[in-house]
Amino acid sequence: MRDSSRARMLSPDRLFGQVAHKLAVSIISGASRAGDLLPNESDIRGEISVSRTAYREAVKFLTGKGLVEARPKSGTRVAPRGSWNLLDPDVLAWHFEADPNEKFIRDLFELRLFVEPSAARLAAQRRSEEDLARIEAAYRGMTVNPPYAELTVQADLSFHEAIFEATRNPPLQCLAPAVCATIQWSLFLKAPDDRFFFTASLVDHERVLDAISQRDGDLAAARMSGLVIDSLNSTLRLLAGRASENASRGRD
Amino acid sequence: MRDSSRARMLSPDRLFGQVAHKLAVSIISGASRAGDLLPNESDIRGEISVSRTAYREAVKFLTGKGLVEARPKSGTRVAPRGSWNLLDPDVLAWHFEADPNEKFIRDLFELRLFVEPSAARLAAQRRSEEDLARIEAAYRGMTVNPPYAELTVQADLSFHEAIFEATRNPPLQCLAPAVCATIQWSLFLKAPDDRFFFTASLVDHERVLDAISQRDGDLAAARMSGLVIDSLNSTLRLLAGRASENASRGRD
DNA sequence: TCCCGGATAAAGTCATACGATAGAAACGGG
DNA sequence: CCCGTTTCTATCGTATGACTTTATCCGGGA
Repeated sequence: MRDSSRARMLSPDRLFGQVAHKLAVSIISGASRAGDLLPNESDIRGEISVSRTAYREAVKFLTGKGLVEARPKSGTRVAPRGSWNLLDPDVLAWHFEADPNEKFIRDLFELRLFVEPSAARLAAQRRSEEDLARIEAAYRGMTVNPPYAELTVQADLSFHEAIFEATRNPPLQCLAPAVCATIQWSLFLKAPDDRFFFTASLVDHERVLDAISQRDGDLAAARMSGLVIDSLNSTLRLLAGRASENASRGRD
Repeated sequence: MRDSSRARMLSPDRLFGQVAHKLAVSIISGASRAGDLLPNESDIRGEISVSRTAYREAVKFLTGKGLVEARPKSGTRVAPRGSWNLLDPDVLAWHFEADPNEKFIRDLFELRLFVEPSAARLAAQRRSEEDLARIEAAYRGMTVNPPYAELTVQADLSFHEAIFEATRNPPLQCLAPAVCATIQWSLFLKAPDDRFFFTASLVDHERVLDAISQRDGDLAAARMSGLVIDSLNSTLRLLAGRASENASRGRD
């Protein structure tokens, strides 16, 4: 799941990072609910063998993302879901790892559907030649590698990321990680032999690229809408398949 | 600028919080550029009288928001703008405080324009009676208080926040702080005697409320677009006024 | 019953120490 | 004189113990 240089995310080699990761997954997965939780800082040494320093730094890290709130005397509590920063790249990654529930995927796709077409429109209007070259290179990366291969996924992500970069709107670009996470998630779900949707998706991408290349904003937006909707439908189909599969397994 | 219970943000009474705030403002304002910066952890005691612990926790906090990256042995550097999490509530607040430049405001308005109409559509489709009551109460709060008064601003923010809550889409709701920050910013710029736009804005809000009340998604989206565009235009006018004002002051 | 104040527990802060290593400086061979 | 190797130092990461601050809880007094 960890990807190359796309987002730096949390460094897993630092001790505080491992602690933060562990706590985050526990929180997001629902194992720790919005309540008192989080063992106090004296006990922590017994629970996991880590110094108070590292533990506190992990807590500060998570505090910054709204996952926990620490108050003197009362303890460090898991924050209510409403205050989590769900668009933070780390939080998204942890979600991806801990809690792959359908509602969340649908919500993220909904967000994509609102944001990506507009982003594509801006990209078509504002792209430089370098932007276009990057988008095109990413598209080619999707065509030359086998479906659902690691490199193909990376190219897919690069495609969407490059479009966001071409918008020249930094706040908007901050949504790119959310979009990429959604894509990764949906690709991860797909059966690797699902060729039909892959081909369709390739066509969708090419059409978007074409519109951006023509600097036709409205067309780019419309085609991006189509792309996202196709991706959503195929993902929902997969989820439905999984659900019935699990149900039938459950009956066994 | 600190507002009641809307977002908890960073607690300013903790020492590490003050340090984080100081560093963040320095980074975002551009006083520290993306380079080595950040005085090393031993010197910090001379610069500001604070222990290494507090300083390190502040750095961890900022690391989580992508503002700095600490690499072992090589130093703690200011991260490139591209990796900042500009949609984080704290980062937005710091921006508001440190770097009120026009481009950023325009970018945020652009984002609003993409997101808020869609949010209004969802709100119209999914709102419960309680949601509607909250939105309506917020609207009334805008009418009963004097223009641009603190309570009026709060009511305005509540109006938009309540719409996001009614979407029942948590990731989307995470954009509410960004929208609120934009609104606060634009209201902050306005001259308090700017009655014309205030009245127009009130009408815009009422029309959105009406559409949501009717559960008419398309209408709500269209009217929200109108609201955002009006707000953008009036803000740009203000900015232009300021610019020429400053220019004429500069000539004196 | 209500209010006030002290006891208390937990987070916050500080000082110190040691380990690991990236990067620079010094060194030596070609 | 240049370049690769070695050494050295600066700086972050982690650990530990002590002390401070803050807020909760509880009991006593009005």
